Amino acid sequence: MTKFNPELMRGSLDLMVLSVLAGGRKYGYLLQQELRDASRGLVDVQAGTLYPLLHRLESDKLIRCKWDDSTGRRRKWYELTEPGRKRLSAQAREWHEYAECLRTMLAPILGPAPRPAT
Amino acid sequence: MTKFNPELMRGSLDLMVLSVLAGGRKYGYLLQQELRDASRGLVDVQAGTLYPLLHRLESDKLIRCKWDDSTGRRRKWYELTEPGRKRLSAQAREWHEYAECLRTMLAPILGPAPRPAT
DNA sequence: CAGACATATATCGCGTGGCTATATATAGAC
DNA sequence: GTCTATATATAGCCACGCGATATATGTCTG
Repeated sequence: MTKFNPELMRGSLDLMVLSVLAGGRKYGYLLQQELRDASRGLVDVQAGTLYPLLHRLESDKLIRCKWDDSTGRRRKWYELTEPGRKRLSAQAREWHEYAECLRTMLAPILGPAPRPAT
Repeated sequence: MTKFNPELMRGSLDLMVLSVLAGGRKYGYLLQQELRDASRGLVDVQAGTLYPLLHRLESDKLIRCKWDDSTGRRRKWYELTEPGRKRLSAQAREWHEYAECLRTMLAPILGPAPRPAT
């Protein structure tokens, strides 16, 4: 996990994984790369973080998986379940609300919001 | 901690505390209330979370404290140190960058950004 | 062919930090 | 006198990201 303090990610890493999976079925290693690309290299989730996270999401029935050994490369493909889709949208909304809340509180430090057309 | 998933706060709760302290010296109980008010009730940090957090910030020299028993009410007043001020601004910038990053990644889920004038 | 490297998944133990529960003590209200 | 709000503190629990480590295979290079 480069760039950002790992504690910052707690609680939103699963959200990021779900959001990448919303783009279609992926296997872990690919997901790791797409996560890195989608964040322009800022979020580089380690294998020791990602795989246990996927196992958690699976045991929570938010994603499901299927092995595919047919290509020689042993890969475990994950996809969102319906509950997973619901969780993604709920968690995204929660995060957004939290971010807006914090943004407001930090406004004096970050400087007046760059929001409107000014 | 109401409303939000506690894991969401990890890594930004200390940031919120520092930002409230940027508004002047406070004691713990007051800080708790101001944090609740500043977040319109969304962030209600519990005593068992707040006091250990203040102790951590103090041992990291980001805040300093002074007891004041003169009013009958035994109160421990905290204020930002210079390193604390620097940490606040650095951490605020880091959080902002992270939030922008996540916002971008979640854009397809949250719906096209309500940012520009359209 | 041998060795190196990227691909691909898995698990263990560690540290951090928010939570609940609990404890203590005083001021003010009734 | 009792109850509530004020005010601080600590112990133990649990979740989870991390680094380290293990394993196995495809691919490239000399």
